Amino acid sequence: MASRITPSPSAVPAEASTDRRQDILNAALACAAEGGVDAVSIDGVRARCGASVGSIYHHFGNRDGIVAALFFDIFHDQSRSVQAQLDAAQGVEAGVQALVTGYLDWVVAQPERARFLFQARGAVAAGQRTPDLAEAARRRNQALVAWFEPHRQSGALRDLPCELMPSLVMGPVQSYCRAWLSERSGLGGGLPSPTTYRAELADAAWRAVTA
Amino acid sequence: MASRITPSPSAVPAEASTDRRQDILNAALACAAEGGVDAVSIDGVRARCGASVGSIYHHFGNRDGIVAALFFDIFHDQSRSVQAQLDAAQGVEAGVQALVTGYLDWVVAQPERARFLFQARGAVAAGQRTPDLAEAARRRNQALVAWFEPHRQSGALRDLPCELMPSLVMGPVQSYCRAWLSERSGLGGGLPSPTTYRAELADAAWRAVTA
Amino acid sequence: MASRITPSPSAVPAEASTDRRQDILNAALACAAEGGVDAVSIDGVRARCGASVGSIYHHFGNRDGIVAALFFDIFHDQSRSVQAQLDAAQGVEAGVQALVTGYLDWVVAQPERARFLFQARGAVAAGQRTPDLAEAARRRNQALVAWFEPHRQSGALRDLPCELMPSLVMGPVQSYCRAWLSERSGLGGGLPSPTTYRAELADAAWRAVTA
Amino acid sequence: MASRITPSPSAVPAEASTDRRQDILNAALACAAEGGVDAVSIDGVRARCGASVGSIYHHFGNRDGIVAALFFDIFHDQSRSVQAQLDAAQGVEAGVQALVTGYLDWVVAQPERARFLFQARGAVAAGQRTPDLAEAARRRNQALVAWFEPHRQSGALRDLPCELMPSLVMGPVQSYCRAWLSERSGLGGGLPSPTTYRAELADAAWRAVTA
DNA sequence: AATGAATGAGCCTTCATTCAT
DNA sequence: GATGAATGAAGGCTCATTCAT
Repeated sequence: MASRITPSPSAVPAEASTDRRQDILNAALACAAEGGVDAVSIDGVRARCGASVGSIYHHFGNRDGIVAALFFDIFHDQSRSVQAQLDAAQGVEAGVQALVTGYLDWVVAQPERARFLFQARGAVAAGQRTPDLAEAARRRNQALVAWFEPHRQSGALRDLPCELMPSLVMGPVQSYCRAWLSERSGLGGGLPSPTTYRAELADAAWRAVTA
Repeated sequence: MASRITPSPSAVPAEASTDRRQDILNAALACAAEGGVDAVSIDGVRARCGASVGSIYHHFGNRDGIVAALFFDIFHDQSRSVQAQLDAAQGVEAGVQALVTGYLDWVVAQPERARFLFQARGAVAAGQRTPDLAEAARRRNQALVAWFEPHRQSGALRDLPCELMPSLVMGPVQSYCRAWLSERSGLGGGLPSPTTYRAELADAAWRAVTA
Repeated sequence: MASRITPSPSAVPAEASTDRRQDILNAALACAAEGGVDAVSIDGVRARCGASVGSIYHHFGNRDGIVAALFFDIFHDQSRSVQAQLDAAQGVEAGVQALVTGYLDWVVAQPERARFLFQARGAVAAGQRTPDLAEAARRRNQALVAWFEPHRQSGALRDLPCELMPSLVMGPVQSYCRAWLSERSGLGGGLPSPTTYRAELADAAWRAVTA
Repeated sequence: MASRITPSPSAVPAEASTDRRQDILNAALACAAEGGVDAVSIDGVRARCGASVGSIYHHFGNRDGIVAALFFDIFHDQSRSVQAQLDAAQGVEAGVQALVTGYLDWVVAQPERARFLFQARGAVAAGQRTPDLAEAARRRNQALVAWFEPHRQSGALRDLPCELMPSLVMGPVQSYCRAWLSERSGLGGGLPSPTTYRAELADAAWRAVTA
């Protein structure tokens, strides 16, 4: 991709393979971006990052191990990002909207990672790390519910079952982002960027839960 | 695909052929239910329904042909089912809610087919029948928009961009159903049936679009 | 090995690949003769007999399937051969000696197959066809015991437990043949052919069981 | 293999090193007991005994080095054990029988090691230490022949070729022990312990060689 | 319409071995 | 003496697909 003409050994000293593990994950993401999760093959990864087959197995155990590791990395990055937005928000309405816009902004900023999250979830859920995924999802959900709880008790929010919360608040924005990401890969045309409807989607979340 | 020299279409009883075709599709669905869309292999299907490799190719041309045929069968069945609910609804609010409950009831009635729809969409979109899928999605969407249009002009609905409509109306229910279907396969516990929140989800759709 | 200069299509018309299954087994035996059972690899077999990977799997399911099939083929061939000698023998002493010489002659006549039988037994016993092996061994053993029984009751043979019979009668000849086959592969020198001690080994069997 | 610059052999406590080496051999035996000699892999051993890959190579040079070292350890242990029984025996008949019972008792006392000896012989014979094995086998054999010689000359034993001796004397007991060890791994049922037929097997050896 | 043998690319994985620290 | 990351050859297996019958 970036063909370096002047090696200049002092300029890029250890950047290339400081972290083999990270190199491999980056290569895996590149594979997935090009051909979907199924396109993450040992040989494809190897060809992209220069690691040997054995090295990949040394770090990740097997093919699914790569996909799962990448999935959790991205999943946690996303959670952190949204949580940061939520923490910065003032008031109930701003908080609910921050959940939506924080998510939306993250997706728009790194569409490839977002697409991977959608695509790989099924594979990870079906694999050996099912419990890890369940735990991660539970934690994220609980953080959300914990944030909602006081506002519900204060009467600012409707009295809705907590299992429903994620779908009501995040359903529309996820639905739109998913559709946008799907079209983006195939062709250039289609749906406008989620940013276009940033306000509308945030508003929809608020309408769904406001008392 | 196979050029027949003696067509004589009237001589052949259509029944037998139809059964074989349906057997194959049923077997494909069973494979997918057990191991995801990727688990739909020629040999897996063959083992389940007793058809020969050649027979499968005769009917569907290639592997993706099976997945696509099954996908469109289910897709249309779902569309028909939701449309019937919508047609039966009286008034704007009932109509919006019928979209949600029609979808929800269909999912609950045939969870395996619903799960297949979620799983296979990506594969079909990436395959040779991309245009067919685009056309089918366009038609379904247009029917929905056409239904909304008069009510929007009458002021009963908010003036929202039509690209946003599907996500606002169907986003929450799809989100919840998807989560429910995911958990159903792995474990016994987890999310309550969508039926439990039928009213809430229908209500959420109405809140999202009411003026 | 044998380079044919004149193809002469009429001379060897269908010999080459009339029976793919047999071709594959022959190739497998050749692999084993060269490098032991472990040297029976899909690719090695493929290279020797010209069959495709898929074809091999079509016939034998997996690598162990080839080894097992070859093992049972040879095992039964050996049993048949020894049994024929036994049937032809007149009297008790001649019968006991026929068991030994029948075995010995078979080994000397086809040392590669005999060596394969020794080498592969462990793998077959450890594999999926354990029950088949147990059954085959049981049958062979029972045939032997059934032959001995009347002579034991007539007092011509010692009253020995039937589990011991195979080891007492066949132990020495098997031990010698095994040692001979082991040396044969590595070097040229070493043990004389079992034929050299044909009489002595037959006599040893008779001494072990005679009253 | 590893050139040491500062040997100082007196400074290093030999105990630690010995333990490590023994740990590795024990782990190798455990691997073999579970899945045959082929299952003795560097990584398998490492996982069982906690030694690092490098440490294993330091002690044994390469994979075959482990198998060979273990083989010779066991081989010599067995030889020593049988020899001790032979030395303790009084007279010709007792001596011949001691060879059989010494062997039999050793096998029954350590079946896993005995099984390893059967399984690994081929691999060791085919490896780099072929001459060591040949030498060890020659020595053992010669000791046996040397013991027999005077008794043969005194007319107590038959005048048999010395290549035949091992098979005549040890064939039956080895045959039975081998069969017993094979069954032991797979199932619980099957052949009675060799101890059951201790007397019969010893007697068979005597019958085979007595004048 | 149906059958099933044959094909070969492509994938995952294991394994012995090396080497810098 | 010990450690563990890295290497790459080699092997097993799956799978979509073709084709003669």
